[in-house]
Amino acid sequence: MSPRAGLTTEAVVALALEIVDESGPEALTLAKIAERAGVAAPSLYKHVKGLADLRRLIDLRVVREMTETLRTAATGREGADAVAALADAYRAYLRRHPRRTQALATAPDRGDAELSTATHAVAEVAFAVLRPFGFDHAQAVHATRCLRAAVHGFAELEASGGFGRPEDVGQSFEVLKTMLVQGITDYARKQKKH
Amino acid sequence: MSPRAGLTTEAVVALALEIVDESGPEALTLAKIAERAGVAAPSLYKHVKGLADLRRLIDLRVVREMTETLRTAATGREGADAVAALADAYRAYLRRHPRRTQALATAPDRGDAELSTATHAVAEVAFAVLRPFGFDHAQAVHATRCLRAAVHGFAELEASGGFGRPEDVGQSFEVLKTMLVQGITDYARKQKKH
DNA sequence: GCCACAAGCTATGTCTATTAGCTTTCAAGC
DNA sequence: GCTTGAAAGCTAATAGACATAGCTTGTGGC
Repeated sequence: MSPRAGLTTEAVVALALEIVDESGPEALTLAKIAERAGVAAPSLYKHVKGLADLRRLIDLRVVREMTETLRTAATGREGADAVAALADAYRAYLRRHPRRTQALATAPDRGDAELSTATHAVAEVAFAVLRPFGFDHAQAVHATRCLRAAVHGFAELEASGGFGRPEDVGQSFEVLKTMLVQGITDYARKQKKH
Repeated sequence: MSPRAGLTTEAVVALALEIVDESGPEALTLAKIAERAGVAAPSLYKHVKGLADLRRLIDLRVVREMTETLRTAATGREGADAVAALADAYRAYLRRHPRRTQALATAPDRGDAELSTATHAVAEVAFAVLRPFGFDHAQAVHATRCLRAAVHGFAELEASGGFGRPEDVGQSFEVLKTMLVQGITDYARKQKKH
């Protein structure tokens, strides 16, 4: 299939992600990847356009993994149950991979259709989960944003060690979930009155 | 006072912050700062230990500015009103300086007492604002975390352009604030029953 | 068995941070 | 007013990063 060492774009991304998981995105360097791959640094350019391109591929992969995770968590559940499951899955993913937070917070460049579609997809899962609440379109957008913002913010602060105090973080997250479910329910109820 | 060009640590940080605001934290380089300061790159080491130290000083300054902003917003208000004002101020700061998000999400190194104190201070403002709700200590911690997570998450996603859809972001934030105020109120009420 | 191309390589250029050591300027003390 | 000392600048040099150019080699298809 390919001459010499069987390196592929996928393999390069996988190695890069290893480094990110171990030491954070700022520690990612082509030299380190090359070393792990057992290859000279310029050889990587056969599989990846450059460091910027590689970072983009990492983001793409993380976003898609997150979408898949959320989709899995949401299937077979509905309403408040589904919202809670979504929140738990999002947090769990970022607890498992604390250094991937940035990949989920950086917006795609305009013109990057592939990454745009991927990020859209994660919002789409939340959107679908909120459908049974009976929002109209604009309200569903607002509610999705709130849900995503709160859960992402929590997971990010937790992942970056931002919660210094000794109080149980899991309990804090339970409170957040309750607030969200209640808030979304109330928002839906308020809507139906008019 | 000082020989030659009046450069100080403060001035270096200010120039660095300019670059961060214009082009983002990843674009920050000592070479660029030196150019703007009209100085050779190694001269910066007379005012700053190195790039890592400079980044830390930037974080410190941003965190302190945010604390001050929040404190100002909260003074003279109470309860739900104060919570909303805090949220608005947080979001407004990050709208004004969208590329400073990272400075507010990175946890200080253990052993960095100065930065730890500073980050603690921003949580402290939220903590104070929640006092009138009558939480016990642990609950106040949970509520503070929720408030901070939701508002920070929203502001970050907005700042990084994560809200792709055309629906009004301000309106989404109003929904979030309502959810938070209501959620915090409910959480306080539930507590008092026992 | 040959050939084309993909996937490696080495060499090189440019940019970065950082250290070492020199020079200059200001200002304080006599 | 001169000296002197330290702070703040400089140049030179090292090491490591990304990136490009062009060469070499192995492998799969015919």
